[in-house]
Parts: sequence; C-alpha cells; structure tokens
Amino acid sequence: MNRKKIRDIRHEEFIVAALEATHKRGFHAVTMSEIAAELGATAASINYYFGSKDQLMFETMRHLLRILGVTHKQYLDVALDPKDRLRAIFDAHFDPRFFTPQHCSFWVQFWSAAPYSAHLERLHRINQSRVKSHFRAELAPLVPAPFRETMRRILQSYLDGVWLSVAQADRDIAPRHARQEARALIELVLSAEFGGSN
Amino acid sequence: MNRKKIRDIRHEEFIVAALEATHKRGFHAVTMSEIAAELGATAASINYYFGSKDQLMFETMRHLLRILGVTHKQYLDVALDPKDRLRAIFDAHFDPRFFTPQHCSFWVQFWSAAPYSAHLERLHRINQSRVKSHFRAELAPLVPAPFRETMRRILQSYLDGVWLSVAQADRDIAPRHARQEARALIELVLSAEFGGSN
DNA sequence: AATCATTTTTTAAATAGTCATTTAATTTTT
DNA sequence: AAAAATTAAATGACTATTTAAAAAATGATT
Repeated sequence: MNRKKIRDIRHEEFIVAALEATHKRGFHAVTMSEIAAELGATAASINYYFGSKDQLMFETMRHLLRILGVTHKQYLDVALDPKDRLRAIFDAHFDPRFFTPQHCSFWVQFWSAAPYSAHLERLHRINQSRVKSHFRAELAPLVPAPFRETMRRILQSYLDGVWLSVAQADRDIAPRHARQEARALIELVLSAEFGGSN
Repeated sequence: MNRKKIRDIRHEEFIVAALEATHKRGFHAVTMSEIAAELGATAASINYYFGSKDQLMFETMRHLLRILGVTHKQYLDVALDPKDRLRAIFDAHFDPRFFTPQHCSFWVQFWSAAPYSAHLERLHRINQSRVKSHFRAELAPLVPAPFRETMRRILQSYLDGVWLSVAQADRDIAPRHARQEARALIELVLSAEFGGSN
C-alpha cells in the first residue's frame, strides 16, 4: 500500500519543483541539480523517477493538462446556460490554482520547446484539439455558423495571449480580473452584428 | 565606402540565417555552426561580428523590431481616419514581410528567453510600451475612457496569441486572412455597448 | 519484537558529449 | 604592405546521464 505511494509522492514533488525552478531560471537554463535542490534532493533521483529532463517536462505538462481538465469539468458542472458553459473555459484557464506566474512561465517554456520535440508536440496538439472542440461546442448555440470559427479563433488566441503576458511579467493579473476581462470579451463576441440574442 | 558595407552585409545575412535556423531547430538547440552553415560560413565569424550567441539573438530581435516600426509607420501614413490608424497596428504585425512562420517562431523563442536576460527583457519592455502607447492613442478617439484599457488589453493579447499559434504551426494563416480576422475583432470592439459610433 | 535478507530509494562520483568561445594563423580586400 | 575578414583547431565549461555503492524501508521468519 505504501510501495506505490512514495513513487507518486516524488512524482508530484518533482513536478512542483520543476515548475518553480523553471519559473526562476527557464527550463533549458535550469539544471537538473537546481530542480532537485528545490527539494533538497539530488539530480540523479529525478532521472530515477523520470528517466530524463525531457520526460520531466513532458510529465509536468501532462500534470498541468490534467488539472486544467478537472477544473474545467468542475465549472461545467455548475454552468446553467450556454453562456455559462462558454465562460467555464475561461474560468478554468483563469482559476487561481492555475493562473499563476509559475504555470504561465512553464507554459511559455513548453510552447517554445514543443515544435521541436515530437513527444511534446503531440501533447500540445491533443490539448489544442480538446480546447478547440470545447469552444466549438459552446459557441454553437450562441453564434451563427458563418461567424463561429472566427469568433473561436479570436477567443482562443486571446486566451493564449493572456498567459503569455503573465509569463512576461508585464501584467500581474489577479485571476478575478482576468475573468472579468474575459467576460467583457465574451459579451462583445455575443453581442455582435449577426443579430444574435444575448 | 566599402569598409562599412561588408560589416552591414554580414550583419544582415547572419540575422536572416539566425531566423531561418532558429525556426528549424529552436534557438537554444541550434548551434552556432548550424546558423553559420546556413550561409556556408563558420561559427567563429558570427562571434567576430556579434560577440556571442546571446548578442546575436538580441540583434536579431532589434532587427525585427526595426522592421515592425518601419512597416507600422508606412501604414499609418496612408491611414485616413482613426479606425484606419487602429487597423495599421494589426496590418503591420500581419504584413506579409513580417507575418511568417520564421518570424513568429523567433518571437516565441524570444518570449521564452526574455524573462531570464536583463538585456532581452529590456528590449521586450521597450517594444511592449511602444505598442501599448500606440494602442492607447488610436483607441482614444474610438472608445470611451472607462473601457479603453480593457479593449486595449484584449487587442494586444489577441495579437500575441495569433503569433503564438503561427509558431505552433497549428495555424497556417495567410496574412490576408489574419488581417480580416483582426478587422472583425476591431469591429466587435468598436460596436460595443458603450454607445460609440462606428 | 527482533533479526536479517530483499527491495526500493538515494546519493556521490565518474562519464561522456556537447558547444560557445578563443586563438593563432591564413586568406582576402584595400 | 597593412587591415579586415575568415577559418581550423584548441580550449574550457558545463551538465545530463550513468554507475556503483550506501542508506532506508519492507516484510517475512523466528
């Protein structure tokens, strides 16, 4: 009963350490030893658990995606109407557990690495598709088909852009504020010319 | 008359090589030799002209910012009304000379490196301020003050998000199309509830 | 409870490869 | 001939990963 536990504990601990250390120094600049030092551990044990630095990034991102998925589901469960369901996507991305400088920094590091690693790229593609299809589904009852894809891309680009700016530290945004702004954008999108009801 | 020229020619050549090589392999993964090989030259000569790999990134980004500035000015010069001036920002960012996978990739590599280098961060801050104040100025006659900052941030985040998605190669966007979409967003922003005229 | 063999976890040290940068010489240009 | 540009080769760090041994936990057997 404990044999598996320690493995899982370390797994999570090192992922948190990776997030923190990456935020401080950037993923490629940070050394395995520095990441380990975050826990008073040693570089070798990261390899013991993860196999390599690249795998550590991979697993860390999978961890973030898992949290994002769970959080999104939580918001969906309490959504009452289509507009709420659309908001749920933003609420998840801007959830206080998620919307932190550490996470956003890591995301940017991931973005810069993904195009050059089949492994990471796959992860990115999977997530991108997931978000895309969620947006499509939620926009369907709200925006007429001819405008839908444009609106989706606007919302999705905006979402990524906000994370980017947090990682750049040129915006220290409270989750609450990010959500407000997202809602303003949603209102904008839904009140558009195409004669939709809000 | 030629003594300065060769220095300038190499400067530009290596910057183009850096853009191309970075796009293919990522800035940190790509080696000085690979960048030089892009021109049939040798790593040492990059150092001869630039001093270091980091400086090469710095100069390359300065080069991109210069182009962006010039291009923006060109569009401003033919803008007829406030809305045109707002569009000019997007038109510059989405100009065919600028809006290429190579450039967007480099930009993402820069974003991931900037927070960890005082040099690069300064460059980033300067550009960010420049764009910010342009947006503010152009939005001033179009959007009432209480909404202006929100709208600006929406537009700016969107802009970055689009570049990001191009670098991620999950969108192969023609400049023309990017502009269309930007215009749709501008219309949205200007037709908002606050009772503005379009 | 205590012992001890076994497995799991952790580490210090060695390894090995990579690469930016420097140097000293060569080629090219002026 | 002098200066500028270019290169091949050497240098020097750095760091992910491996290895082999030590430490800790586990669990069966007394």
